[in-house]
Parts: sequence; C-alpha cells; structure tokens
Amino acid sequence: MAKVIFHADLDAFYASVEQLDRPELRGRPVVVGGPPDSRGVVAAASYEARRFGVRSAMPMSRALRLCPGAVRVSPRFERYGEMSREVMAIFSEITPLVEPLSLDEAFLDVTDVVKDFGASEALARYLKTQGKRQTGLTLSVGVGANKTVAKIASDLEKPDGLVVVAPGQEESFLMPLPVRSLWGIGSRTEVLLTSLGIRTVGQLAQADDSFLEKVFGSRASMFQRMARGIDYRPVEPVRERKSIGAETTFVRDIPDGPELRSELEHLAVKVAQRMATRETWACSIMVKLRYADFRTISRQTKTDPTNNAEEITATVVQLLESVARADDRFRLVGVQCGSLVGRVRPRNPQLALWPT
DNA sequence: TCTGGGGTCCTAGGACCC
DNA sequence: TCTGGGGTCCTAGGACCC
Repeated sequence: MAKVIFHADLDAFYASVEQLDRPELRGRPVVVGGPPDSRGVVAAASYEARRFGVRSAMPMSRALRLCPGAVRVSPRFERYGEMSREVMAIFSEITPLVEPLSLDEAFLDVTDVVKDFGASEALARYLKTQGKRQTGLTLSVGVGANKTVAKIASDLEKPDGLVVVAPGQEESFLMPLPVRSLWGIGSRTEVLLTSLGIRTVGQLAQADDSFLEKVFGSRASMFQRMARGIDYRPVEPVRERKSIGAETTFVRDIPDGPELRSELEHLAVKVAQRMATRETWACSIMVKLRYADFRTISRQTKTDPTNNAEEITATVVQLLESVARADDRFRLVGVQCGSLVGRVRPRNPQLALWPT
C-alpha cells in the first residue's frame, strides 16, 4: 500500500496564540513582530489583518500603514514553544512518526495507523478536533501519498482546512498550481522559470529534462519529480541539528566599536548557553556581518571543540577584525556555531564530567 | 516598503595531497 | 621547466523555508 502522509499546520500560529491568551484581541487584526521604529518585521498576522494585505516578513512599518487598526504584539517565543510542544504531543499520540518542521507544522506518517486510504480523512478530522479541544488552536491538514502533496494540500483551504488527495491523483492535483507552490522554488527560481515560460507545476512537469538540467543543474530532476507528484522522502522523526546561532539587528547602523563588540559577546554567551544545554560543542565558528547597504558577508574558522563563551567571543572578534574597515557601518551582527559534536571530552581535564 | 531571527542545503573555487 | 587528474576538505555566498 502507498504511504499516507499528513501535513499539519497551525493557522496564523503566533497571532492565534495571542488571541487565545488575550480574549480582547479575538476578532481584531493582530500583528506579531518587533516595533516599526526598530526595523521590526511581521512574524505572523491574524486572518483579520491579512485581509488588509498584511503578510509575514513584511516590514512592520508597512504593515501598520496597511492596517492602522491592527494591534501589534511583540513575540513571546517561550509561550509559542509551550503551545508547540502540546500540539506535537497530540500528533505523537497518533503515531511516533512525527517530523516537526518548525514550531507550527509537522509531517506525520500514518500509513500504519489507517487501515486503508479511505480511513485517512476521518483520522485527519480527529486530529483537528483533538488539536482544537486540547489547545484551542485550529489547524489545517493536508493528506496525500507523499510530503510534497500533503504539504501543498494543507495550504489550500487555510484556515481550519482539510484537503485529501487520493492516491493516483497527485499529478492532476498539482498541475494547475503555480510553480511557487513547490517546496524549494522561491522567488528567484520563480522569476527564472517564468522567463522560460514555465508558470504552472504542470508546465514544469512537461518541460524538456535536458533543457531544465542545463538551467538548474542537479536541482532539475528534483523539481521535475516533485512536479509529477513523485516524492519518496521518508518522514524523519529525528533530525540532527547542524548549527546553533544568534543574531541581532541594531535599531540604527553602528561602526565597529565597544557597542558592536559587546553585542558580539552577548550573542556568544547566548549561543554558548544553548550549546551547553544540549551538551554539544562546536568545531566551527562564524561571524555574520550585514552592512548599512544590506550587503551581507560571513567569515568562519575551524576550532577545537568548544562551547565556551570567552573562546567564541575571542574568535568572532578576530574574524571581525580580519574584515572590518574604519568607515564601515553595520546593521546586523551574528554568531553561529557549526560542525557540532556531542559528548566530546572537554580539553581541560578538570572539567571532565564523565569517565574517559 | 525597506527589509527579523532561526535554520538547512547547495555550489563553486581554492588549497592540498597523492 | 612545465605540468595530469582525482579526491577531499574548507570557505563564502546564496537560495530557500518558517
């Protein structure tokens, strides 16, 4: 039997949590994100706000111009994390094969839960009901034979949607949709495809393979397989984290100096703490710099395993000094630690916490 | 309109080794 | 004095996702 995959997606998640916790916000346009005068952007908009054209990732200043009656709320990520864990727990009651993609969405492989594909719609309804009953949040669910189809299906009837794509119907379901619907096709690739006369998934599916490969290289075959509804990627409940980072955008652009360096130190402390919590050590350290003109560069280096804030700070400051010029102005700095290893022996034997 | 913060993955080029 | 081919590792940048 073909697989049965669910994609479950909470509707306007951050905004919905705010409306849940603060009843006076219900029915009103709510925009979650940083303040407009501090370069904030929209992290989530309630459906009331979306009617005014407000969208995620939009500058907050623009969002509030589009919807002057909106209530702006600063994000409370810890609260969203709590709610996310509750929802993921509900998913896990149905199957252990849950792959979270972010705080508000996950794939579920329910192949072994349903007797046949026909039973999957009832299970999806049950999932939505349990979600609503236990958390007060609505979710949209897409059901299909693979990840590509399930994910796109969950988007189609938001909010509170349920779309089931029967096995064998993948290609006809996808055909009329814009190429942008496919995972991995963003604005750049969309523009390129449009310039080639390819606007719909159906056109992509039928495009000449060797021509596509000349333009997109190794991505071409993936695009075409997805466009034809073919996707064998498994649901992966456990995915190793590859990096841990933190970054800050300044309210105003600043030169290299004490303020910038103390921010780097602050970010290093934050990242170090998160690594320590996970008992992980980084073998590569990166500094990210965004100039006033939005040009963004990064510099990285290999190190012995560390999650020590002072070491990380010293490294990123060195990296900064390798590129910074006196007249530079920065709008963002970031620290990222990668090549993570777990449970390595600390270099200082006095710090060893377990037998070697 | 003026662009966050958290990530993943891919590519291309250079260094280096045999 | 001129110069191969393959493989691996590392770095920087960019596209993309939520």
